[in-house]
Amino acid sequence: MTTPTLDLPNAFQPETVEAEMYRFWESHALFRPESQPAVPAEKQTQAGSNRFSLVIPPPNVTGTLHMGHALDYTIQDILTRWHRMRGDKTLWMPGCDHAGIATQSVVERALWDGRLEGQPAKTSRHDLGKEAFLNLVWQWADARKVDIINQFKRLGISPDWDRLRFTLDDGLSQAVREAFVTLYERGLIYQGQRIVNWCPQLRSAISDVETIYQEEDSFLWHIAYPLTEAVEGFPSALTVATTRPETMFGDVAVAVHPEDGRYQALIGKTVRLPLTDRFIPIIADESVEMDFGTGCLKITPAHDANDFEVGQRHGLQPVWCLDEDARLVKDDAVVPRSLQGVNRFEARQQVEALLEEAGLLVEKKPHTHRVGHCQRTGDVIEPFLSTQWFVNTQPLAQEALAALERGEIRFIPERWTKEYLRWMTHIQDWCISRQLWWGHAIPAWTCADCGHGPIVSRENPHTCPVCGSTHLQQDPDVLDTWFSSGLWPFSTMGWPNTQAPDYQTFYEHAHESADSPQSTYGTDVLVTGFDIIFFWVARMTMFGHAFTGRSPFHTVFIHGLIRDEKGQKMSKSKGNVMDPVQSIEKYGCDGFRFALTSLIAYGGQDIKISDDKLEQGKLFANKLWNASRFVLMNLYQADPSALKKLSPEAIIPETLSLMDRWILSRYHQTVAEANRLLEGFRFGELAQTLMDFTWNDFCDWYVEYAKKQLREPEMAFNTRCVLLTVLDGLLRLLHPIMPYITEALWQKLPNRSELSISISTYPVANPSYVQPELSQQVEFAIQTIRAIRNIRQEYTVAHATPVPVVVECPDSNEQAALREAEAIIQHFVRLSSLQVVAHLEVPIAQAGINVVGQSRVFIPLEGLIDVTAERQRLEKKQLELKKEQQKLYQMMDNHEFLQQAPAAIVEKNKARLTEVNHQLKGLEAQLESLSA
RNA sequence: GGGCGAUUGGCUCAGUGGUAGAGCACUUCCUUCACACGGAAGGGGUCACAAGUUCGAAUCUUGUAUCGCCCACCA
Repeated sequence: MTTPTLDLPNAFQPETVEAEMYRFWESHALFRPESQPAVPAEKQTQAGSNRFSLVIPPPNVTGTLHMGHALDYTIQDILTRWHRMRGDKTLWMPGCDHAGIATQSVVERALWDGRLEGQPAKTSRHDLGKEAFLNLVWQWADARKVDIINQFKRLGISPDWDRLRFTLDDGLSQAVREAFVTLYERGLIYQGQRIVNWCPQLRSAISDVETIYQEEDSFLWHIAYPLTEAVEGFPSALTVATTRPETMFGDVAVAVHPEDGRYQALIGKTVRLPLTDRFIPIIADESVEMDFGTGCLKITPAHDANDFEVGQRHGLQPVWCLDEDARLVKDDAVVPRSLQGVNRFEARQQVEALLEEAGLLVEKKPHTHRVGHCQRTGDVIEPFLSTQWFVNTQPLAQEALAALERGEIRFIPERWTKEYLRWMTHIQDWCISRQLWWGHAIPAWTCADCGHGPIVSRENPHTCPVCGSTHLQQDPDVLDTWFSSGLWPFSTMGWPNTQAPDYQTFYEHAHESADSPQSTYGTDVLVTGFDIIFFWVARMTMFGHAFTGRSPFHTVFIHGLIRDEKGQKMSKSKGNVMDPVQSIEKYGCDGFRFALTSLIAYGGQDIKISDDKLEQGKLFANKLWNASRFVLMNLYQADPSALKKLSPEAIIPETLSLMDRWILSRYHQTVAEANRLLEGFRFGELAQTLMDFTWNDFCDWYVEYAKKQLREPEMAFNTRCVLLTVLDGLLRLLHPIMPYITEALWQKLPNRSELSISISTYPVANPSYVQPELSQQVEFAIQTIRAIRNIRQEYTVAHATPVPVVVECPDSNEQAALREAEAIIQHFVRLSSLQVVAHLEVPIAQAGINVVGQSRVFIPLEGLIDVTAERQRLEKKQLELKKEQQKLYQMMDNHEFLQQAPAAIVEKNKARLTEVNHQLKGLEAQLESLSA
């Protein structure tokens, strides 16, 4: 540590500290759990467990940083930094998602528009071929990943970047394969012909949750299907009502309700399909609503989910009249020649015209109904009969639901539990195959010679087990991108290798609290928006139980969506998108983060963000800066020898003024309050509480009063100590929300009694391990130094560089400490033959956050309380309790109640009575002490 | 058709049984040595409506109204 200097400008300039502090943290490898020093027992919190882990919701590689990310990651960073400061071994796992559909379409478009280097415009992926195209996508994705991470770093967040994962990494791909094969072996993955949501633009199936339904105005066409024989008492044609006349060529029957009196005599007869010379039967099926339309339903099994089921019940072969591009098929047996190849929207008009011409269009009525759209492309979804891979989700959902019932997972706010429960209870099978190129290949093969298949295997098969042929063809499809996301909490930790260090340390034993020695969950918290509960959270819980036998996290914190100041969703088309990077540049990262945090309401309401709010965050950062500047300036006015003596422990309790006692008392209250709010995920209130204390109590009252006290020679010392104490704690309290400014200011505080040296060895060994030789060298060096120098504190070398070492610093003498540090570094260099970069500052994060009870000063409250008001308050409380006491006594005397009420209720009342009596005694004592 | 959420000062919103809160805006005053990106003082709300529970309700219960969101195979 160098002597702090006070070149503080009179307004906070975020840009001067942000980049520097981020480098400082990274050079200390502060985000790596391995470099975290063990926190001394007396600094550990009672509530704190010794592990904390969470995984980042991986952003799409296609994405750019938006406000939603900023909010989501700020919350996670607050939690991460808070736990780290409490001494928990903390891992925040970062990563990116390959985002199958999104990425492929973006690159495809860029390729077509000629925006990819070395590629001419108007090139399609088919022109390039699969391999060349995928190479392009990889190049593009790798470049994007770097961009995204650099953007995220602007948020000041602290995940362990060395562990960065990608859903298409080898390890994660292996996890995907293991998961797929395991589910297949358990009979929970199957291939089948089903109606899927088909996006013609993508030429791929998508899942139910990727289909967005919107109400649209359309028509109900009433079409006459002529009967092939005259039936007495009936007109010569049956009128069906449909919203999709263009699919009529796929009709295989007309259905009526079996109990519909109007059509009884017609069941089993035949009608001619208009515009064709095909004949289809009239069948009876209970799924037909008699009241809707004409009560006659055309059955199109290949293009409607309900019709498909009807067709199955009646053994009807489906007829496809639309192809993969949603154009009428070129098949004379199905579609009249003039309509072949016409797309579905034009076909609708042409069919209508033809029907009208033929006199078969009975009526065209306006009608609103829900139309599915592709979440990604916006194209109208075509229900389409096709062979795809599915996950049988019900058994998986049941396990997850059982865990929910056992209380192994909770949602905050709680109301989302119901949403999750409802969805999981009515869950449909999940279509996981996509007709794309970019993604995880499906590990299923078919024999090209004998047609045997599918062969599903962990290892690539070479011969057909039936005919011995070596001509095996892998399924051309890839998996839904959410399949790999669903494994994220444990695939990132090394699963399926359950012996992987991260899996052991941060997944399987994530929470070793006293009350749950047998942990039943993996990581601790998941933070996300409600919009992906079904896409992601539900899949993670199902997969978590299926593969690891535990909930992937015990708490799901759901936050609201970010909206603009008018409450509208931010979207490019509306032009109301706010760029977080721009906001950070304008208001400073700390101000920005503080503003965001202060807007998070506990109920998970949507968040309306505006420049006005961000401006407030900036003002607060500036206020904090200036308050600190005042304190520091006054501390450094003390002569150098006195400066060294300033510390919380040096406070002389006997001579504290009332104002000193008051601010210390308020400070301790605030610390307790802040920890309580953090435990309860009450971020908005946390920000409010801290701002209130900083601004109203500390700045407006104490600092103003301190000016006077500093002029009194006998009060100056205590005042300086109190200023230092409160500022020190305040900075630590605010650090999780405002990391940069607090770190920068904290570094300027005088008199850190111990000095931490973080020794980074370069080149840093890649990701999560150290080369054995390197590790041995470090170990050797440390051991040796340890033998001759006074090094305190645990250090870890097994899994990481750098190595944190703490040096005892005699007499708080900085110069001595500095010399000691230099000596150690020199030893280290000599002994390990490694290049060493040493940093001599201690990061605020390692200072701990729980400062309650640290002060030796007892802060009595007398003299500051308005005695009369307090007495009134206590008396009121006493009255209330006495009333309750009376009620309870009456209950206890009531024989009917005692006999008839459930035992639990009686017990509860008894317990309450004991507590009330206890409280009353306490109140009496308080009242007495007030009188005295 | 079901379910969920919201309704608090001019604006944006906190607050879940104990005397209505914050920021912005507004009024008046103050450039005094941390900060004018500041300070001091002040005005402004029968907490959507109705009924109920309670000694006491913004807060709990029921109903109503308005707005928003989610889910559902009436073609």
